Amino acid sequence: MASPTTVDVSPRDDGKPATIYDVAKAAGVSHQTVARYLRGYQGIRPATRERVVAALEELDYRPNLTARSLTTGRSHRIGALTHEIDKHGPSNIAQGAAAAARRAGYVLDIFTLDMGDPGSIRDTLDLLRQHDLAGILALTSTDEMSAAIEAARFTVPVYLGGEPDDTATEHSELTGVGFPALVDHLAELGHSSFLHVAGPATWPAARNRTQAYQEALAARGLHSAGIVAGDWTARSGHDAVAALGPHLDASAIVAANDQMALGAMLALRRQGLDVPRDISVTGVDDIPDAAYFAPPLTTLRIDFAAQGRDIVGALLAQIDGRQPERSVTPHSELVVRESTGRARADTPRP
Amino acid sequence: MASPTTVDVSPRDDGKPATIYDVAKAAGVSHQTVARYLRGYQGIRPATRERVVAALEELDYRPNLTARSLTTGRSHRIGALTHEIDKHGPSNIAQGAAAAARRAGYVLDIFTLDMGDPGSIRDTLDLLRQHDLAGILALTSTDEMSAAIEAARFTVPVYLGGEPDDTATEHSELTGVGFPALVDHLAELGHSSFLHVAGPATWPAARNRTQAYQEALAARGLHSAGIVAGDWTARSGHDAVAALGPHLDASAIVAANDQMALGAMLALRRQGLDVPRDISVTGVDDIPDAAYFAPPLTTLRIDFAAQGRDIVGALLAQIDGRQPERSVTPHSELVVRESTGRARADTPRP
DNA sequence: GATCCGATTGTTACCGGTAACATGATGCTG
DNA sequence: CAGCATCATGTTACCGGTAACAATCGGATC
Repeated sequence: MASPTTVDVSPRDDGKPATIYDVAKAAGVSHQTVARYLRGYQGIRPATRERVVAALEELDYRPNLTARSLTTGRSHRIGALTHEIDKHGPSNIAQGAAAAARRAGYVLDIFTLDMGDPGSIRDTLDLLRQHDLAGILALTSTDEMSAAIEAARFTVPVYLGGEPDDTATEHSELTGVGFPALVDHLAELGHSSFLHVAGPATWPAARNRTQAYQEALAARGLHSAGIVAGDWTARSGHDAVAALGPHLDASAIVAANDQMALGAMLALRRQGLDVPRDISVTGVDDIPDAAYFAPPLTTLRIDFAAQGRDIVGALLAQIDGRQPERSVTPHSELVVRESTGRARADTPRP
Repeated sequence: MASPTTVDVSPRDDGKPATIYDVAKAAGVSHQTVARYLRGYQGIRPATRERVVAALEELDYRPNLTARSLTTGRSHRIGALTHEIDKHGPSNIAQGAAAAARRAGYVLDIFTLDMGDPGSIRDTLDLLRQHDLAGILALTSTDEMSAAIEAARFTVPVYLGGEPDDTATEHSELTGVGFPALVDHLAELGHSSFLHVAGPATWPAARNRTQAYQEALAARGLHSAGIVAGDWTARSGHDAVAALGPHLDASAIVAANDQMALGAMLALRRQGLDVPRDISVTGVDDIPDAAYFAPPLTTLRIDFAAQGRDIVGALLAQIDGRQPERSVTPHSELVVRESTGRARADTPRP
């Protein structure tokens, strides 16, 4: 008879991975004993335990998560609903969320949503329901997405991510810290007339930023020369500013993200204006490239990865029925670079 | 008795979704009849079929994919292994892959890999094995990742994505079309001495690009003034060029991606050099922002989303045991903008 | 050494599908 | 209208875990 710690059974006749039954047979115990060991149950006799451990080792046992979720009724997968995961914000939130989920033993399932095609949206939400997920996460929320999710009436917890919408919550950190600092910075440089290049109005994050901009100005008695809308892309920032042309009547442009700021700067340059000598430009996000724009961009850094973490944390709390920890929405931090400078005494255009 | 097409049963006493058994009971048939209907089996008597359809509708039945995978042994989920999904290439590949997977009825599970921490890698690969996946996809392959996957010996198909490694395959389209076109473009502008800012050598994609650069030059009898390595970031491009300082002896810089080109341009600018008057700069990728850099960047456009699609297509073919369709690796396309110009007759530095 | 009790271990049922086989119903033939 | 092939539907087992309950085992007690 083999020594108790040696269990000589090949991985399995067919190539399939070993189950607890295989392990049980190899160890000469019942499958429940194996299950108990795996569950960390203490009352197993040392000799028995030893055999189980040896069998587990020998067969290279890995639990079958599918079978587990079938019985327990709870999976360890979180559905991440997103579109445009190629964008900086979304992809970084995804990165943070995926990492946080992993730490908690969860996996992120990516469901890309093709906004604009209602049929596709329905299909995707249907798909979400079939994959039994522990929870659902909207990495980036637009109004369409919120509405679609609302309509789907999921039975599992759903968490809409992205920057909090000020209309729904108290002022976010972004509002409370970021824009005021940004506006203060510009005001100190002598600027008093601003143009805001906003994000698409269907994004709560965009509305949030625009509102924060307005409030920060209002609180200081400053003047907004206008708000033009973009769609987050550099192209839209460029075109918005180019369209204004000579009617641009501001000494500083406050874009709602770095890409639009980049586009705006190019448009200004093409109009013969120098940044920051003739006009200052700021962004939001602090994408890695922003520090290397020409000129390097003054911007509000947003910690998207932290946002992703927080969202997952909140969702997991909801899943476990815990009280979600006070969400520590990441502070936004002003990063001053070379795209902002002292306002010109004279107006740039005669 | 209710009309045959009306089945009056509330969704289920508890809040849980209906199963085929619930549907069967409601329709007054066996669960197999329901299963047969769902499978598209034709030999069901119209009257019976009608009752089943009504019950399905009434109970809002959705198949439980978990249960299905447990019995069939095959899931409809693809594990996407990645790190740095926040980067342009990876995130766009992910986007394309997710879309393609969705179309085929699959979902992408994101597993972020924390390279550098061997323990974490092992954990992640373990996790991959537990989630029974139809296949595994490496969205971005570095040598470490390839090695780790190799060592894990998965029982499901694994597909290493990213640009094909020239050492393993015949010359990719990238080699065949992209760099030659780029070099031709520069040569036509009178450039004859080049500096290459390479990506990290542990990435096959980086090696691939560097090799393509070298081959394109060699084929034209042109001179490479040197190769410096970066890590894909703008910072690394900047620092590499800044470190060279006055020793920079090239009339054109060929960076392995747009970010590094951006950084290089800033470094040049800080040395008082004008792009493209004094020196030309090119990138690879054509990230959306590249068209709005100052100056807009001449670059090789890579269709990452298509790469993602192709990778998923190849993986699915492998899963289904089909012969993978001839992978139509996306062509790279030269996009000429303002960062390249005629080489100066005199050397930029006296 | 019989009795009893808790510590260990084993048995059975179930999660929601799929697969294989069994049975009842129908229809055609002679 | 019996006899049998065929169609339609039902039964049972199984996937790999978990949960609840049952049954041993061992040692202490008397």
